[in-house]
Amino acid sequence: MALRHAVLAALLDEELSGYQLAKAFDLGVANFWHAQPQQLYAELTRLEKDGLIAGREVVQDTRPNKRLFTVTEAGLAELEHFTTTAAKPTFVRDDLLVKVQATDHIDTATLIGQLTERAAFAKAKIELFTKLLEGMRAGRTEEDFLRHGERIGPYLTCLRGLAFEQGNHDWCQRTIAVLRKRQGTRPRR
Amino acid sequence: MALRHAVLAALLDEELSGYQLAKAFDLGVANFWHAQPQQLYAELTRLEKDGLIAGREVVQDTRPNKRLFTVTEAGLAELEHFTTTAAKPTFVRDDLLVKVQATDHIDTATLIGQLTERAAFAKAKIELFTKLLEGMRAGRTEEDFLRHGERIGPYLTCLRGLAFEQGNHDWCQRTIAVLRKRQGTRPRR
DNA sequence: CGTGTCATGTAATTTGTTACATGATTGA
DNA sequence: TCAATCATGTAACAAATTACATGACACG
Repeated sequence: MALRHAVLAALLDEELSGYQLAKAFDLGVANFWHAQPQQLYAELTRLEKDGLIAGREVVQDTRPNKRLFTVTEAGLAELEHFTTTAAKPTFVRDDLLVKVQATDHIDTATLIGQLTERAAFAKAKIELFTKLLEGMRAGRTEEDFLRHGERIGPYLTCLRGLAFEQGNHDWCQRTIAVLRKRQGTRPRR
Repeated sequence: MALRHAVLAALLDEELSGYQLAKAFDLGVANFWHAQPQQLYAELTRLEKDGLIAGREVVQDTRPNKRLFTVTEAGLAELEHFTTTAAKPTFVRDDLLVKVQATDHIDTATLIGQLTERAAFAKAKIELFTKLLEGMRAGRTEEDFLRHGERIGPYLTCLRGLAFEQGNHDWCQRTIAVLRKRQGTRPRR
């Protein structure tokens, strides 16, 4: 039941609709958690039923109506309680890594293609995160912002996201280079 | 159905028992995938039924008997096919990041405690991976090993694991420092 | 004499993914 | 006019976690 807490944490900053939350959790702008829209709509229903968030209907004439959610007192208490429980380590589950593990036994060209794709994906994220961080700093230096800023949670998690994608990018590039060099010297299979 | 391929990739190097696989996948020595023992035993049964791996019984007198598994021709073909399908991007799901996202609203001391724990965990993994890499290189330089080594898949995925844990460690330390500095200047809540 | 390792599972439950469904509006 | 965006769901299925179960040997 960690999705609940991720949703609560996301709603701390602003009132959001299921749709807005879904975008953030799906495209990975929410660096702390990933989830599909369907999961979020379901979780929002449960959270509201349990009184941890409160929704209010916003009637729109040009767009379909939507419901904006806010964390309640009980929701905040729940989050606080969650924080006191031990955090379990994160574990990797990555298709691409499985494929790289299997290199020497599989086609190198295909692998290089996928590594290139992943590197491009990482680069796009790096640029996005860099801009997001810049926006949050709003002119201040990082040092200043982190010391005196009102709300630094999202900034800190975004920093982790940035470093993660930089790690991805670097590793992909390095791996591509290694595989290319071998292609010449050692014929595969 | 990606666990299948992770298991196949792990069995490429050596014949392993369910128990040995479980240890690798559970404690995260298998940097490409994580899974619990129960999942692995179930998957091994399915893989054998589908003819992608072959098991052989090893009778032991001092220890319970065990089954060692090898990848079959069909298994290798399956892996090869898997490699040609597009790899989906990995997504983060991390309790600790959820908690950091919620900082400014929750108790800082507890958070610092958990970040410290995570940093120590990361450091232990860094040391483990560093040694594993050293072992695989077996005296050669990294450049030399990666160019001429027989089997570099596990080395490459281990490199990613190492970088990941270094990222974790650095970020935890930085976050701890930031939170500590604020504790003095801005009283919480 | 208790704790940890070796060794393998079954069953119940919780999460997460994929497929399907609807319908208006905005921009290319 | 075609695709994308806004907006919310339901239902079926696959994957992962948690709990439960067994039993011998090794180490301190």
